[in-house]
Amino acid sequence: MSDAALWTALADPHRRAIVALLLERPRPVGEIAEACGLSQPGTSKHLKVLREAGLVRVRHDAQRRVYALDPGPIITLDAWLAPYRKLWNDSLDALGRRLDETASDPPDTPLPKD
Amino acid sequence: MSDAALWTALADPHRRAIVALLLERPRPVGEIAEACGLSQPGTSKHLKVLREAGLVRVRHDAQRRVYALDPGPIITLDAWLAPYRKLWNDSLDALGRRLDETASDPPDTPLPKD
DNA sequence: GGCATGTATTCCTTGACAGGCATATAACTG
DNA sequence: CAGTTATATGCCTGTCAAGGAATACATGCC
Repeated sequence: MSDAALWTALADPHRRAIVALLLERPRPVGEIAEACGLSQPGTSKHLKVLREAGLVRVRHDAQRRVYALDPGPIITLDAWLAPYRKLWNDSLDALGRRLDETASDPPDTPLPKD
Repeated sequence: MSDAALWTALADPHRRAIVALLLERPRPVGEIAEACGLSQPGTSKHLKVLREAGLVRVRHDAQRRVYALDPGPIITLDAWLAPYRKLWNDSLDALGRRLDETASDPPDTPLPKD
């Protein structure tokens, strides 16, 4: 349920952009709208979806509504991801754990296919 | 390939169910269809989306197509999530971190039991 | 009170899927 | 070869969500 709402909320690129914006700092609606190139009503609608998914929360500041990230759902996503993280750890092992970061001196590189 | 395809693919609950199934072990289409209560054509279409998002890969076994998870996109998701993970770590700190766990990732902290 | 600012909500239209069905393709069996 | 199993694809339809425009709501200021 809330899990589904979370995925649905993050499925939209504009909403991911909003979330990324709010990662830097809380912002009022107008600022988000301009930064994302969205209309004000459109921004409000996206924010509503994010709010109902629990991803953001609002602080009333006079007429302004300042939105900020709520870290809660991030934990949910992280938990969902955990089993798969284990998967790619195994996978790295199986391939010789020589991905494109930090590794630079394997004696012989067996050239994984594809 | 795109980030968007990945999120779109995971936005569907049936596809998340398929991914969860494939986490246990690779499976042929028919088995996935039955396990998820989906029709065979529907399952094939979902698998196509997952394939194009890079989340699964196919192994041809006679007439069977055995699908397996591809760990690549998981890394992408994990990278996307990383900044937010930092956010909720900060959040826990701010609260006095007397919650459950705030494990960072030294060489051996393999996610106790999720 | 009236007006300006900032945000939310409603209505409408359009486009993107998901699901069901029939059918096409591929590979094994005899 | 024909028949059978396993999967993919094409078409159709209903549903749902995103975007735009106009408007309602809320708050501060004079």
